Formats: sequence, structure tokens, C-alpha cells
Amino acid sequence: MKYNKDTSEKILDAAVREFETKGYSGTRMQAIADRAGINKALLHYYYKSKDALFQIIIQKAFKVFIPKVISAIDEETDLFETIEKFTSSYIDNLIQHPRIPAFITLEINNNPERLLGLIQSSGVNVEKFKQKIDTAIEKGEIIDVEPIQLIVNIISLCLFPFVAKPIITGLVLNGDEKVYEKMIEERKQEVSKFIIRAIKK
Amino acid sequence: MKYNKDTSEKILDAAVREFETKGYSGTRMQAIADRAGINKALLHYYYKSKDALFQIIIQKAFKVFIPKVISAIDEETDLFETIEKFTSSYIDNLIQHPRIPAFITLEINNNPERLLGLIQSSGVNVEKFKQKIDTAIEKGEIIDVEPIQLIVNIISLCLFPFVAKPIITGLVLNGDEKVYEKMIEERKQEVSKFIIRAIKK
DNA sequence: GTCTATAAGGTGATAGAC
DNA sequence: GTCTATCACCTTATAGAC
Repeated sequence: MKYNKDTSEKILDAAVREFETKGYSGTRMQAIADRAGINKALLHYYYKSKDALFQIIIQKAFKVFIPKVISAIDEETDLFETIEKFTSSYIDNLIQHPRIPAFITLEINNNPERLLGLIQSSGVNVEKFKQKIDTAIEKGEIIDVEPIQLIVNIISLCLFPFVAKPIITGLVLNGDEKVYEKMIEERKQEVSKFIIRAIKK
Repeated sequence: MKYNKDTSEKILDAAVREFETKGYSGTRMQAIADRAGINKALLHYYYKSKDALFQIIIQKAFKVFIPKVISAIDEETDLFETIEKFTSSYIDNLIQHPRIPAFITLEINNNPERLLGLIQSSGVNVEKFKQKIDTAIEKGEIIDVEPIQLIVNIISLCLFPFVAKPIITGLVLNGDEKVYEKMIEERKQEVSKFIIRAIKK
């Protein structure tokens, strides 16, 4: 057996934690090795280079960050149900991986070229969602909104509280993490209520 | 005269551009010097160290990022007018400094301790805003909402489109920057309309 | 004030023993 | 598979000439 799977995963876990908080350039291979309880040489034995290791991690993170919108949209549910389902499942997903949004925005601003490739291979189709919004307008179910604005609003309300956790906790919640977590949990319902009330005719 | 103000500002401008896009650890003193058209030694003559230079810049950026909410809140306007005034002036402010939100979230997640000091010296008082929301609920002007959720929603809708510019442009707008700018410009009105419709009784 | 040269220490990556 | 030792390069910062 060439690779010890246990060691391989220990490294990956350690690398995720380092990259997520420090970003690519702020992360040291030594720090990853220390956290994994091994040495730098072994790290290079399992993963060729810092960049190779990073690629693996950012691709995994991107899959969490860009949700499978399609499955929710393809179904023959109306716009309201689509929004409810999307926001609650997306926020729930982010609660399981709370550091991903900050990590992605951190590195995506740093290296937008890499983003494009990842988006293209993500298979997300926003057009279908736009169409669903247009249909709801035509049917008179919602007020006349710009689909893009609505989509940006939905994404903003789901993601930003995770991106800006330290700011929200410090500025609005007096540093109380427990209150932060409760607030996020409530958003699984509150966000869709807020959106639907804003657009329903 | 000990310092050439022109050189000093050229350095600061160059440093802002480097730090904003690359973050602290991704920025090279050489790159700042190159951009400013001087050499590294002179850079250290004007600003003691990389860290000192960074401190100055992040403090300036923070002042843009954390708006002077107080002035809008202290006035005897109702909640709706406060929200309209806040969102439009804040977004307008961010249009002038579009890279600040990404920069702050980038570094704030990196070094949350620094954040606390900056918040304390920012003089922002969220309590007053919460009270204004509570008053509006009591008066029956808006539906019964959790003030914290509403505040988080407002901040999210203003800031996230700037934080995630590359994602939005790539994912939703097919890479068209012109469309992005038009969309942001429209948000100066759209955001408050959206919020008020969601909470008005 | 501005430059060149260089010190002092870190950083990713590899060679080679076990 | 895992380690120690080390290379080659990069980065911040300073010394000292002009």
C-alpha cells in the first residue's frame, strides 16, 4: 500500500483549517504539518506542493459554496416554495460548514481567474431561476421585480451572515457567539419569510 | 521638512491597492515600492514596517466600512426614512470605495482581535437602531420582527454584492462588468424598497 | 530624501537514511 | 511511510553612501 489513508486525511483536515482561516499566502506548510502531527517532508510525500493541496481544498469548498440550485428549480413547485426550500436547505448546509463562505470570498477576490473555471464546472444554471421569477411576475403572483436583483438579494441574505460572522458578533451582538448561533438558526425560516413578504402581491 | 508629502501619499495609494487585492500576507513590500515608483528602503523610511503601514490602511478602510449610522438615527425621522437614507447613502459610499468590503472581511476573519479594537473606537451604537425598530413595532407601523434579524438583513443587502463581486459577475451576469455596475447603482433605491415592503404593515 | 548593497531569518521543496 | 538535514530562494528590514 502506497498511501496511508489515515495520514492522508489528517493532513487534509489540518490543511483545511489552516487555509480557511489564513488564506493561501498566509498559510505555512510547517503549520499544516504541525497540526497534522507530522513533518513537512511527509506532507510533500502525500501532496506534491502547497498549490496542489490548495486546489483540492478550494474545489471541495466551492461545491459547498455553490449550491445545487438546479434540483430545487427543476421541480414543478411554485416560486415561493422554491425560495423556501432553497434558503432553508442552503443555510442549513452552511451551518455544517460555517467557514466556507469567508474562505471562498477571501480567495476568490484574490484569484478571480480560478473562479471562472470552477463556476463553469459547477453546473449551476441561473437562467432557469430567472425564468421561474419571470413566470411568477406574468402570473401576477409577485410584484414586478428585476430577477437579478431578487437573486442577489437571496444570495446576500443567505451568505453574508457567515462571511461577516466576526463583524456581526462584535458589532451587533456584543461578542456573544451563542446569540450568533441562535440568530443563524432562526434564519432558516426568517430569510424566506422576509423575501416572500417583500415580493408577494 | 522631514517628509515629502507627495511621496508619502504615493506610497499610501500604492499600499492600499496592494493590500486590498492581496491581503496582508499576500502583499510584498517590493510590489508596493514598484507601484509607487520608489525602492524598498525609502518605503521603510516613510513607514517603519509592513505592519505599521497596514495598520494605517485598515483603520482608514474600517471607517468607510462601518458607516456613521448615528447621524441618520439621531434625527427624528421615522424608521422607513431612516432605512431609505441609510441604505442609499451607504451603497453610494461603497460605490466610491468598492474594494473595501472584500478587504475588510478578508482581514477581519484573519485577525478578529484587531476588529474588536476598531469597533470600540468606531463609536457605532446599534442599540439606538434597535430601539427605533422596537418603537415602530409598538406603534404598529411594521410587523413583529426580531430587530437583530432586520439589522443583519439590511447590512447583508448593502454589503454582500460588493464582497462577492467576482462571484455575482461570473455566476449571475456572465462576466459582464457593465451589467454589474448598473445593478449596483439600481440598488441604491431597490434595497430600501425591498426591505420596507418586507416589514411594512 | 533617496539610493545600492546586504544582513538575518523565513519558506517551499528535495535528498537520502531508516 | 516517515524521518532529519539541507538547499535555493524569497522577504522584511537596516546600514551606509550620496
